[in-house]
Amino acid sequence: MAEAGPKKVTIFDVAERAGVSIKTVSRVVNNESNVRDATREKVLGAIRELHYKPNAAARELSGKRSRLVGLVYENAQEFSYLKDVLNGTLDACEARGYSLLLCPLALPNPDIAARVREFATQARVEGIVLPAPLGDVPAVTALLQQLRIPVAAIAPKDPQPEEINVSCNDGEATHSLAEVLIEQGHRAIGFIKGHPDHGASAVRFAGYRRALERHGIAFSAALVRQGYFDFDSGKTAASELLDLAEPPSAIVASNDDMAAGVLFEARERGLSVPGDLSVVGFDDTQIASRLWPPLTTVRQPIMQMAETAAGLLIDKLNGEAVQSPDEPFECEVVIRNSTAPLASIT
Amino acid sequence: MAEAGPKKVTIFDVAERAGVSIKTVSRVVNNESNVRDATREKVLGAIRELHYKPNAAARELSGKRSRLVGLVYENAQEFSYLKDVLNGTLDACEARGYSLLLCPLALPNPDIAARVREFATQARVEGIVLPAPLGDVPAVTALLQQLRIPVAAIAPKDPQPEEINVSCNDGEATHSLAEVLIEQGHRAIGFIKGHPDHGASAVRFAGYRRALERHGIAFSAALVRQGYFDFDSGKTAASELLDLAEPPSAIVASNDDMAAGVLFEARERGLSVPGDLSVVGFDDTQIASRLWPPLTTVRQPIMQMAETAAGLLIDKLNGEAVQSPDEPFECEVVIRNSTAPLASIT
DNA sequence: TCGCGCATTGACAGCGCTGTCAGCAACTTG
DNA sequence: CAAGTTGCTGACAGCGCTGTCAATGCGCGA
Repeated sequence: MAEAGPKKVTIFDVAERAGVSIKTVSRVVNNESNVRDATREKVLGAIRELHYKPNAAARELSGKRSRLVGLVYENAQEFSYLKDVLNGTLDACEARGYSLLLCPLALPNPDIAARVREFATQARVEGIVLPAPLGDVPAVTALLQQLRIPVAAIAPKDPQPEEINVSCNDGEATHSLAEVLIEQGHRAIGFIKGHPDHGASAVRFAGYRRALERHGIAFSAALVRQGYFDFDSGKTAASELLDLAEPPSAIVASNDDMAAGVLFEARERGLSVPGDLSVVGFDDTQIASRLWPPLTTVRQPIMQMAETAAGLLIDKLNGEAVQSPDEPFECEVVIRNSTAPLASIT
Repeated sequence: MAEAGPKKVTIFDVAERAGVSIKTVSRVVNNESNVRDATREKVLGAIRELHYKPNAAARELSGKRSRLVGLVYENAQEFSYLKDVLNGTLDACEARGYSLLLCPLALPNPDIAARVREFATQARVEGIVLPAPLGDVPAVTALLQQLRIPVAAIAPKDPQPEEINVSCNDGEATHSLAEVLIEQGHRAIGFIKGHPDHGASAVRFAGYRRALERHGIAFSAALVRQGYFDFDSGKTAASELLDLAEPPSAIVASNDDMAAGVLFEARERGLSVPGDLSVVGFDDTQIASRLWPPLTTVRQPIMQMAETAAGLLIDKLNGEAVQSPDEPFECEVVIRNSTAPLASIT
C-alpha cells in the first residue's frame, strides 16, 4: 500500500479544486470561448497544480476525435527522404498535440487499397500525410476521398484542389543545375529520368529541357535514359550513356542515388569524375557529400515541406479554414566537386 | 441522408446478431476462456458478417490497456539503422494488434528524462523499445523502471536482467573482420572506436584486440583513435592515423559512416583503396555498397533483432512469461573490394 | 421597472467497452 | 441424495470525457 503510485488526476479533481463544474474545465482545456477570464485562470491554475493531463481515450470515446494522424509511406523509398518527412511530420504533430501513426506500404502490392483502408479505419486516424509518390496513386487517393479522410500531399504531380498540397520548385532547380553544366561548357549532357510514377520525374525532366532550349542546345533523346530513382537503375543508365558513340561529357541524374550509380559506373570504367565526366544529383541526401567526389546537387526543404503539410492538415482537422501555400518551397543548388568545366574547351 | 456512411458497428450489434450478451462477445474478441465452442463460432460469425472492429478508445478507457508501444530513439543516429529498427518494430506491433508511437530524442539534451516521462505518461504507451545506445542511458532506463514501464533494449551494453534484451555477436564479428585483414598480411591495423556511449563500441574494440592477440600481433595504442560513429569523426581519425610516421596499412572503422570518412580522407590524399590502404566498416548500411570501392563490412540482423525485441515486449505486456533470447543474433561478414592483401608482402 | 438577449455555467446522458459478480445448469463427491 | 464444484453466461456499473440543453445572472432598451 505504501506504493500507491501518483493517483490519476481526472477532470473531476480539477473541477473540485477550481470550484467549478467539470464542463467548465473541459471548456478551458479545449480552449472554447465563453469562459470568463477569471474562471479560466482559476482552472488553469488547478490544472497546473495537479499536473492534470486529459485522458486521450476518454476524449476520443466521447468526442469522436482521435488526435491521430497517419503517415502512409512507401517503404522502399529512399530513406533519407523519409527521415525528413518523418521528422517534419512529427514536429507538426507534437506542436499541436497530435500523435502520429505509421503505415508502411510495399508498393508493388496489388492490395494497397485494402491495407490503407484497414489503416484508416482501424487506426482511426483523422487525416493522412501522403509523401510523394503516394499523392499520385489513384488507388490511395480515391479511397481516402471516399472515406472522407482529409489528406495532405507532399509534392504530388496532380494536386487535388480540395486537399492540402505542398511542393517545391524542383523544375526550376533542375533548370539551374543543368545551367551550371552548360555554363561550364558542357553541351552533350545526359539525363537520367526518375521513376515514372513520381510527379517530380516529369517536372525535373522538363526543367532540364528548358535549360537546353534556353541556351540553344539541341535536345537529343539519345542522351536520355529512364531510371527509377535507385542506385542500380542509375548505374545501368550511365553504362548505356557511356557506351554511346558520342557519350555525354556530363550527366544529370534525377536524384542522388542514381547519381551515385553513375559515379560507381564511371569508376568501374576508370573514368575520372569530374575530369572525364561531370555528374550532378538531386536531393542532397547524406550520401551526396560522402561520395568521392562529393556531388553537386539540389537541396530540397523536405522537412519544412512535411511540417507545413502536416501542420495545415491538423489545422484543417481542427476546423480552421486553411489553404495550401501559394508559393512552392525553394530548392537550393549545392555546388560540390563532381562538376568541372569541360576540359576540351577550345 | 442518402450519404449515410457505413453505420458504426458496436459490440451490441454483434451481440444481438449472435443472440448472446455483449459480455460474451467481449470474451470472444479477447480470446478469453470459458466460452463454449458453439457460442464462440456463432459470435465469430456475427463479427465477420458485420465487419465488427472493436473501438480502441472504448477498450482503452474501460480496460486500461492502450495497445500502444513506444519507440524512443536518438534522432541523430545513423538513419539506416533506425530504418531497420522501425520496420522490425512495426512488424511486431502489427502482428499483435498494437500501434507504435515515436519519440525522437535530441540526445545532447539535458532534459531527456522530462521528455521521456512526458512521452511515457502522456502517450500512455504500455511498453517501450529502446534501441542502442538508449538502453545504456541511465536517465532513461532508471526513469522507465521507476515508472514501471516494461522495456525492450536492443543491443545494450549492460542488459538489465529483468527487462528484455536482444543483442548480436558483434564482438566476434569484429574479430572476424580483423582476421580478414590479418590473413591478407596486414600487421599495422588501425582502429577507430565508436561512440563511447554505445555499448557496441567497447565490444567491437575488444573483438579487434582479441584478433590481434590471437595472431600474435602486438597491440599499439598509437593505432587507435576515438570516433563517434559519424562521417566527420572517421575522417579526422583517418587523417591522424595516416599522418603517423608509420601509418597503418589497414583501418578498421567501427561503423560504415566512419569508414566512409576514412575513404574520403584517403582519396583527398590521393591514396588508393585498397591498393595503399585497406578499409573495413561495420553495419552494411546502404552507403557501404555505393562507395567506391564498396566496403568490406559486417551485416547485423537489426530488423530481426528489433522484431524479436518488440515481439517479446508485447508478449510480456500480455502477461506471457517471456525471456530474452539465450543466444545473440549472428552477424555476417560481407567481403567487398575495400580490402586487399598487403602489397609489400615479401 | 419589466422583459429580452447574451454571456457564462452546470447537470446529465451517453460514447463502446471491460471488470465484477451473480446466476444457472451440469457434474462430482462422500 | 445433499453439498459442493465447475463451466458458461449475462446484468450492470463504471472508465473520463464531451455534447446537449437548461439555468442563471447581467446589461440594456422600452
